[in-house]
Amino acid sequence: MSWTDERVETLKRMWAEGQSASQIAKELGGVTRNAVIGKVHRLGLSNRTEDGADPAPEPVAKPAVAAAAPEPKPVPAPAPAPVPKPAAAAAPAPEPAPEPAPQPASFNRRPIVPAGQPLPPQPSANEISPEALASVREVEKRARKLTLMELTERTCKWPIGDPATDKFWFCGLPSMPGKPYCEAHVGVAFQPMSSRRDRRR
DNA sequence: CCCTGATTCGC
DNA sequence: GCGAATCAGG
Repeated sequence: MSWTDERVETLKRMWAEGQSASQIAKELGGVTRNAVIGKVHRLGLSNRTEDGADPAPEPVAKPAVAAAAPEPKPVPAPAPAPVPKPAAAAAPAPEPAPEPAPQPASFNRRPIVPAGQPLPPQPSANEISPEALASVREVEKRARKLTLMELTERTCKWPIGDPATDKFWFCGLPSMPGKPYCEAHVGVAFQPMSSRRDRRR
C-alpha cells in the first residue's frame, strides 16, 4: 500500500484526534504502526513544533467522551447489562468495607451519563449456570478495573458496576482469543441458548 | 507482558 | 520516501 492523499488525510485526522499509531495502522490497513509513525515524522506532525511560538501547547486532552465524536467504529463498549449479583445462597455478610468516599461537593454534576446504548440481548441471570455465576463473582474480585480507554483487543470488556457512578470499570482480565471477554465472562455472555436446563423452580 | 512514540538506516 | 528493527519508555 502507498500513502495516497486519502490515506494521508486519514492519518492526519486520526493522529490529530489522538489516536495511537497502532490504531491508525489498523484503520488504514496494509501498514504497521511503524509505518504510521515513520510517516507521521516525515510529515512533521509528530510534535507540535510548529512555528516558533508555543513550544508546548498541550494539544492533548481530548476525552472524546464529549460532543461530536464522528468515530465510525472504535467504541469498544458494547456494554452488556451489568451483572446483577443475585445474593446467592448464604453469606449474608457482604461489604464490611464502607466506602470512604464521601463525595466531595465538587462533584456536583448531575447524573448525566451516558449512555445508554442499545443493550444486546442478554440472558437473564437466572438462566446462567450457578458455576458460571460463581466464577464471575470470583473473577470480579480480581478485575483489573480498567477504564474505557485502557481496554484493548485482549482485555475483557465486561462492565462492572453502575456507569452512572464512580464505581464503574471494566473487568480487564485477559480475554479469550477472539472474544471480547475473559473466560468467566464469556461463560455468562454467550449461552448456548439451550443450556437453560430448568432448575427446579 | 501489554502497550506507547522516537530513531535509525538499508532499501 | 518508506518502514522494519530497534530503542526507550509506561
